[in-house]
Amino acid sequence: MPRDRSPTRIQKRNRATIIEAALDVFSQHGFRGATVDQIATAAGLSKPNLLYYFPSKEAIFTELLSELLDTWLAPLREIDPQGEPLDEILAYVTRKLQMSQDMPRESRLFANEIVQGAPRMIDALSTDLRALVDETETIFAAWMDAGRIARVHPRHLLFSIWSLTQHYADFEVQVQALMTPEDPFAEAGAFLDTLYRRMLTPTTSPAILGDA
Amino acid sequence: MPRDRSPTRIQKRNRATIIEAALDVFSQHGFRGATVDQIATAAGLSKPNLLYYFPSKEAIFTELLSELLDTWLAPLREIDPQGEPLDEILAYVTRKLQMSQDMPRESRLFANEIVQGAPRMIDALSTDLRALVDETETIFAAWMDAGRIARVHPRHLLFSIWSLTQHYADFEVQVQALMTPEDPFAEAGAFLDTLYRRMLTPTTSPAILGDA
DNA sequence: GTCTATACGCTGATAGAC
DNA sequence: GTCTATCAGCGTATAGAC
Repeated sequence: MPRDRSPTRIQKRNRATIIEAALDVFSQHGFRGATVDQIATAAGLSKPNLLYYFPSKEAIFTELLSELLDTWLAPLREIDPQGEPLDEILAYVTRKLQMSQDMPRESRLFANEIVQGAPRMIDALSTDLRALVDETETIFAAWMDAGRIARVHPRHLLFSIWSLTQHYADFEVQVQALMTPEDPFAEAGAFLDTLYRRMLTPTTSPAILGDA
Repeated sequence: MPRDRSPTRIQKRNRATIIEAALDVFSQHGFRGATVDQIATAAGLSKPNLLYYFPSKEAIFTELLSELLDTWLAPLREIDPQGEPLDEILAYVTRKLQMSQDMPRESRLFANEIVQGAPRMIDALSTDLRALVDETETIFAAWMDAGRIARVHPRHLLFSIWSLTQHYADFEVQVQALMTPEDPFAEAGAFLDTLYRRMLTPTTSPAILGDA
């Protein structure tokens, strides 16, 4: 294994190629459904050659997951507690929908893993993601307490954003099968914007009352 | 194969047992990830004995899918075009959420299949489900035209209901990992009721104006 | 670093005794 | 109807030549 000093250019490039190919294959078939041969073929390598760069199928998957998790959760970290609440949430929804459009394979990779019980992610979920979600919930709750957005269960609000945006990537074939020529993502953007505006626009304004 | 005249009681019972076991295994691992041996063990049968009742793994899966699809889509058929629009939609949301709670394996079975490109379902999606969705869209659109619910993209409204309700079954491990002791389904019910009330309650009342 | 060859367990499916 | 035995093929992974 080329793990001594610093990896050469070729090593870096090959590892990156493999990871890219693995994303393709794992996101389409899940871990058990994917084969090393498929990944090797997609990467333009022979099977033994691929296993020269990664010790096992499991190792490829683990590496892939850990590389993607940060990227995947980045939009959540960008929510600014100091920003205008509705704008922040709508911007987050937009970013998430954009990711579904630009990175559907990543979305489906996580979807596959979680639907099947997340055996290789449950730790990350319970620690890293859990902490991030707790923070976000605090932000949402503070905005609601201040009356700047309408009150709903903050954690389920977050779940709803994930669910609604990732749906267009994870269930893409279904969406495509049920929509004639239209562009699902453009329509979804408008739909979700309306949805969250109507759900979150405060009906009364305790914040203004409090400020007065 | 016991397919001559009418199946005996034992045959019926065994086939039912196999289908039940197959639901367990397929919903957890997907088609490729599941093994005949796992299904046989779960059904309390030997592998050859299981293959006496079904000719192949593929046949079990196909049978399972076709048995479930009707059940799964039943709530959608229950929407009454003559009913009170908001009530009908809220009742549909409730039924779908209840199904996620009572039949999470069925939900995950479909989720697995669709995320992986629905190779064994794409026909049903494009024909049966497509027709049903077109009907439902017509109903929703009529309600909006009459001003009895607020206007949103009717097809995406339906997608949103599927997405939000099935999320609690399909991503159950994630939801569990991110919620301490609470009952997700009870909270989700209240959350979704609020969401759809706020999104769909008409702000102006063209229907009343029209009636006057 | 990359290849051919291969070990070897697992998987879907069948044969044939009972 | 159910079992044991078995097969061919696929799957992960390794050995060793180049």
